[in-house]
Amino acid sequence: MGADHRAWTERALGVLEERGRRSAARRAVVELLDRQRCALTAVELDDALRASGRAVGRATVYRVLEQLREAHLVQRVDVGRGGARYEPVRHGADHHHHLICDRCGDVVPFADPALERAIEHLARAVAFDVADHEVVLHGACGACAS
Amino acid sequence: MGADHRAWTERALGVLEERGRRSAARRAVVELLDRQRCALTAVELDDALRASGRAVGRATVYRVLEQLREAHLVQRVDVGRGGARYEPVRHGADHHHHLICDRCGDVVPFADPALERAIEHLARAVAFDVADHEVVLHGACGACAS
DNA sequence: TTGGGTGCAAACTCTTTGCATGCCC
DNA sequence: GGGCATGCAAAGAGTTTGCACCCAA
Repeated sequence: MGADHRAWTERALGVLEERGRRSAARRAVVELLDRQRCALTAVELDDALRASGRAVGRATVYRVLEQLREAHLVQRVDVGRGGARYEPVRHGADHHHHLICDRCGDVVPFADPALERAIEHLARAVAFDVADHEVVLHGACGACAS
Repeated sequence: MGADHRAWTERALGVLEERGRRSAARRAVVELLDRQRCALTAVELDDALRASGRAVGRATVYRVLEQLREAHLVQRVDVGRGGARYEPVRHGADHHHHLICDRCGDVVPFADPALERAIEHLARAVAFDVADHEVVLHGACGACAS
């Protein structure tokens, strides 16, 4: 786990602390989020916490996600089935977007510097204070297309 | 209403016909969709149809949307509140993406050729058969940011 | 001790499905 | 007459909220 991760966990805990106190439940959600490579649903988060013996209420999962989302430390990704997915927003090497297979539901992360440059340029040009962005490509994955 | 619109309506009705018959209800949903500038929720579609005296069941609205989505003629846009939004997918002058204000929920369409080029380039490079794409910028609109 | 967080359960919203009816072919 | 779309109503899934209890400061 690299510096990006430790930094994200600390920022996330900091945001939560600003609005209240640290707690074991919040820390568990934040640390689990940070351990993920790609987007998870709220239910998957809850199940994973339960499976690892650090169960928290589902409401707490949603409450933490909502607060981190407001702070732009977590992003919702809509994959069109099975509920919204959530993932940490990092502005480093981990920044990526998603390819979604509309047949099998598979979600594959990708990164593309040219795309990022186009978005950064665009973000400066619009009459919006852009905080983050999301790109989703839909189609058929290699296995489903053949 | 330009050629893009008539063409879209015809393609949409064609897709529905392939899987069944034309019907007044389906035609009403397709024509209403085609008249919109930007993404609507299923409930808004249903309400608009009811208000214009061409009421159809909400289930029918969802069924039409689902079939058009499978055919990539309609796209879901997740704005993070009040349910998913749907809009026609056209590959012409109307192609656009969305800026979403996370404070007031406002949805503003935008188009950017450089962004489209980056995405087209990317779509050819990945091991996916990419059918369409979606870009969402989140942030604060001019009014909310000030 | 006090305020806030927690977690259960109930409520809510959006979406999908089952089924009787009716229209189109 | 037969098959499919329709639309109502009920079910289902995901998410949010109310509230009593508990923990940390």
